[in-house]
Amino acid sequence: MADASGRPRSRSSNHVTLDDVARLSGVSPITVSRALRGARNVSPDLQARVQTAVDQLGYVPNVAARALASARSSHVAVLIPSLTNQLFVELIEAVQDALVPHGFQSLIGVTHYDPAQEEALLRSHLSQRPAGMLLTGFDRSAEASRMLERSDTPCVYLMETSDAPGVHSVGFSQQDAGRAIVQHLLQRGRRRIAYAAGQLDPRVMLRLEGYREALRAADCHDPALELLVPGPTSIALGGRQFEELLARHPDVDAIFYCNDDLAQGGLLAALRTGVPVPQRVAIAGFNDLGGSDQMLPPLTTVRTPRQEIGKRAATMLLALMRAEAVAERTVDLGFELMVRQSS
Amino acid sequence: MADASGRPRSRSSNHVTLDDVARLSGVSPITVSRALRGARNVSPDLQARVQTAVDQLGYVPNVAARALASARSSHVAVLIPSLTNQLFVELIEAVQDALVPHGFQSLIGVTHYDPAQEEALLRSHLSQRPAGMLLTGFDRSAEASRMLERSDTPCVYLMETSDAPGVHSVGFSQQDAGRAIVQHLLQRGRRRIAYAAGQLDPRVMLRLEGYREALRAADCHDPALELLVPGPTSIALGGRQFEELLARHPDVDAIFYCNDDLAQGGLLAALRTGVPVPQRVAIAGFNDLGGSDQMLPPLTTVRTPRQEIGKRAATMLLALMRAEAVAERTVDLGFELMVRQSS
DNA sequence: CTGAAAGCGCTTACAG
DNA sequence: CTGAAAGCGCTTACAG
Repeated sequence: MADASGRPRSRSSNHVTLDDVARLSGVSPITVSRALRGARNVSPDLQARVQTAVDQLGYVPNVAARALASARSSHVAVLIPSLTNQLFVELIEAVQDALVPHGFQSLIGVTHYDPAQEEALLRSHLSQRPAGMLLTGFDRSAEASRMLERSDTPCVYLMETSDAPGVHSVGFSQQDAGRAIVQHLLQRGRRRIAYAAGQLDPRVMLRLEGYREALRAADCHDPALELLVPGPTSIALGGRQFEELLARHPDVDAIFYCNDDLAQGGLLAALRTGVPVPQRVAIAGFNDLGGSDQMLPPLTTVRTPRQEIGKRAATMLLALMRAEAVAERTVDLGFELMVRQSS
Repeated sequence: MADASGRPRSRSSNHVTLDDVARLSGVSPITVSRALRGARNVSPDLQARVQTAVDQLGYVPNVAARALASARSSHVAVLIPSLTNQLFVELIEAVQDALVPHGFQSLIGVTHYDPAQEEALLRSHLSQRPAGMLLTGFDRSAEASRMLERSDTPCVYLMETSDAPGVHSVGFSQQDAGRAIVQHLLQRGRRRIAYAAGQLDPRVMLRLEGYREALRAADCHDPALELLVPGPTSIALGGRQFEELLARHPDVDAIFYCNDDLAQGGLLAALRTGVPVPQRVAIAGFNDLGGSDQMLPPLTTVRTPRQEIGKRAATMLLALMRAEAVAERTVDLGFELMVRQSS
């Protein structure tokens, strides 16, 4: 059972293990484990000896062994609807930047706005016992919610906020933001304001609610001016919506698009068809994505704090994963009206 | 050492394990393990009994235990330069779509075009013993290459191609693509063709080589018309480059931008300053990103096969991870000239 | 503050 | 085609 080297024959790779570090530093493996994890109950002397041995051997912990023994992985599952919307790309980058320095890796799952796909992703990720989860919004299947609850995985919700007990969320009020931009258009004297939307996810519908509230308060609401198109948003769709609205309702004097890509398409369509913006019709978007400030004319929109949301949510999740108390369970980061020349 | 239930006291969670499946189906754990992994040396009868027990118990394998015992994780590390360029987002989505059905998860690392960051990411990912790696391009630090080689991790390179022995790559010739678009501009009668670039990664420089070759062959090369700006590309930068080129070189009759975001900015700047495109100056881009076909005028560009690259590279990596023979080590997927009205 | 023992849930290598 | 034994490299829980 032992080869020429005198060691038992085994499947052992040549990787340096925690035992090697323990042997070199002259302490027990448990102490090395504790020192490595930054436990406070290790004397500075031993801590230093362990660190020296680690550096000398180039020891790197085996994450699989750690995960198996502790029943906790170092992965955070991040479920977002889409990577096509630049919004979520920026959100994810901020999450990664906050998580990686603390030794966590993020696993990104794209749901394509489909509850069934989200449920499947949730099932698959949960089976890997992630250390935590970051989910977009609150709208999911009952089965998905049940799995989440049973799994007891620390979880923070992104983009929207909720006061429900036990729920941790970082976002802003989509409805308030929708109301704010429409109020701005009203203040500019617009009365026939259309809402042009695609994708129709829960947040787009909340913005619609804000739109309706503002218009009803001004006695200007006309359901005929709501143009809701299922399916993905795009620059091309925004252009088609622009032409359709102006053809059907020649008196339209403003269009609020639910996302900047649509609004950019609207602006280009106006240019193409010779409709002066904002003289004849004002155009407003949502999110303040790349290029909106470069359009002709520059686009009035709502700047949404996605980087901040990603960062704060990751920080909150870090605390939950360490089982620390979280003072603020609900963080509303607000939004900013970016008034440019298109309105 | 045993509690009231008669079972030994332990850290055991209530998760269903492989042993539970073995007990219920009346076979040994090893057979269950084999059946689960789809080994061919399990009789159909036992295979069926195991599957029944799995379904009945709702058994889900513990990936950490599997990774520890087999010394192989189910993670593929994907290192890309940026998520800001839509190109890489589409690449990643295609990779995920190909990998996930085979039980692999991808870990995305963003290098920000920085060799030092890539080296750090490589170190961190390699320490987790990924089942495979997907890397962008061939330009990296010597230390990074050494780590890769030592790790013996299956690896496929994206975007460019190489004939080097033992190297697996899927991409297209950046240089040929650069040459092709410039030849198109020459055919349209343009002679004072500028190259406007940002980011200056190795692929941007290869396109520059193609640009030079085409212009030298036509005896039209003028180094003064190469505008190379370090740092990220953007719509705004493309606009500034447009104005700078026309101010310094009033005789410029075409601009080839190294990426579509720059070219879109050039088109918008032309509109803003009243320079007719393509009459006074033709504009061409690279990649055919979202919105380029919607610009005014629609942008002439090169369509690059990023989805296909992601898919083929993932498929190739899957084969390598299964230690299967790979017939084609180098896959060149070409590119397509998209001639629209801006040229 | 430190450690000896046991175990996490799989798979490898060997045998039949 | 099937299985008993050992081990992967950590951490938990208990003890001192």
